[in-house]
Amino acid sequence: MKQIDKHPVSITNSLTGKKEIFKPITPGFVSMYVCGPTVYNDVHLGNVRTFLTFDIVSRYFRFLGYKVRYVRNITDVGHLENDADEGEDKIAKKARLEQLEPMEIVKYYTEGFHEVMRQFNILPPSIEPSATGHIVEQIEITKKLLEKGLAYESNGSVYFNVRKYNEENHYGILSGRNIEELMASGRELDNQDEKREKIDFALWKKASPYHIMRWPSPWGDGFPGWHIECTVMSTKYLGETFDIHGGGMDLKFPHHECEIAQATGATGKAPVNYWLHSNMLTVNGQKMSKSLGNSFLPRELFAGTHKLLDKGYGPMAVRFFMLQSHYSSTLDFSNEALQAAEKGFKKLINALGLLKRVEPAPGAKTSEISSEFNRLTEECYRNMSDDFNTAKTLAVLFEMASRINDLKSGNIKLADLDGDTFATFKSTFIGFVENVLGLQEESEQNDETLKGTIELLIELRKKSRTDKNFALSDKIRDDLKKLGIQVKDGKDGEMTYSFE
RNA sequence: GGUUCCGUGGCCGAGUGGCUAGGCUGAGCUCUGCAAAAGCUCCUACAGCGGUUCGAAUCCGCUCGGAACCUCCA
Repeated sequence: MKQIDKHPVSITNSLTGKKEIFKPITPGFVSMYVCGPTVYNDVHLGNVRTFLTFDIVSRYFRFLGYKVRYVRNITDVGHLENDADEGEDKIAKKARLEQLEPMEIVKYYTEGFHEVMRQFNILPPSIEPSATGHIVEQIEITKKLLEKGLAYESNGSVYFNVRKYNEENHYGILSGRNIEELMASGRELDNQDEKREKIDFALWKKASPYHIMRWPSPWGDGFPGWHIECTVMSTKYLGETFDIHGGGMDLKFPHHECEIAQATGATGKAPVNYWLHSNMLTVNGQKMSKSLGNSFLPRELFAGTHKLLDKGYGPMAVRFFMLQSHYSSTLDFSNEALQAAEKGFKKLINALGLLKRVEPAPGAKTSEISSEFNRLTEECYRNMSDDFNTAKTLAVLFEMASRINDLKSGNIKLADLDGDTFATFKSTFIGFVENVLGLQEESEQNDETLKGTIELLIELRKKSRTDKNFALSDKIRDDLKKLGIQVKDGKDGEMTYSFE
């Protein structure tokens, strides 16, 4: 039986609030859309957590054997300073402040974003469309919504008519709101005379004469609203209804609510079967966000230059840290927690290195120890299939790491293990650590000259130890340690080393 | 004010009715020339109060505390 059938994935669907068994629209295929960054600024660690969450989702589906089409957009126009549909476009504002072309801003921060993704070993999506590349489609869907009477033009801008939509549908289905409440509780904002109601949102905005990001449209020069880009890009590449839509919890309302309304209004179909929302990264219990000024930039973290940090942490240790909690819980970011994660990560990676050097061999057919190994293998799948529970999966991987260390120290004999059991155990452990969780050794040193030099020093150290010249052997070990190379003595006189 | 969520051992963090996750830290021991790594042992928790139940961290109610969304934010 294939893993894909053996381990049905359950997902907590934000739309229903329940854990549901995932049933793809097309068997064996997963279509997934995730809201990407607005590229007007550096991505911070909170952003990274969200993209990591969906990296895990796509990796696990692929690992199970699904073919995944993963679309994650780049927002390079239309994201306004506030949702009153007033204020400036974020990209345009940054361009004005830095006296650059908007596309220069977009390119700079898009590349920065990609670099951060690469550092954290977050795989690129299958398609990464940009909002400015889909202006035509955004105009088309706006026209369609106007034709259906679900939108209205006002002074060169077009707004979605939420009240009209709500007559046949439920605006608020995702976030658990109703429009009366929203009308009663929302804040009063100035200059909203273009909109009929304050809950209406822009599909198209008229560009003022000095606005630099502008495209011609049936309603005059302007630019698209923020929500419409995601509707256009998701449905264009994944179909009118697709499997999974993901994003940060803070996008649930209004962004995702508006997406549902636009798409449903335009096609008459619900666009998404499963909504997934990843929770926030917090600092001292408060959401990490640009506007609160408590965000950490990846480079501050790596270099340890942030004032809340004692030292720098590698991207893999941080990745491990984030995977220790479930994506649906908030995760608090602190120096102590990172330190603990770094140590745990090293322990896991150490076991990975040991396991890679153990070759499967035919052993006892059945044994108690074999069934334990089989159980651990199964648990990996069971926990990941349970709503991508990376925290539980890591717990199992640590149990497996203990067994690997037992093999190394001889507490467990390979001969007592069924050969197939061990082979499966080995490929599962490696697969889950490297492919599913995307964890790898922090710094891969590929410099052959360096490696050769270390080997030579280790040879000399072996010699000095057999000569009982411990002063010299200790010097070699201590000085290498200072350079970030740790030498470990094995029982049989064999020495191993690792980069810290 | 409205909607939703959370409160777990020294710290982080899983866990939705019985089977006392895991990581880090601390103490002791084993191994080691000394280390490191690893192994073993110890510290056993569910904010408070009440209820349902044979049985609750887990369900229900109340109280206290915290957070997110309702403005841009992943």
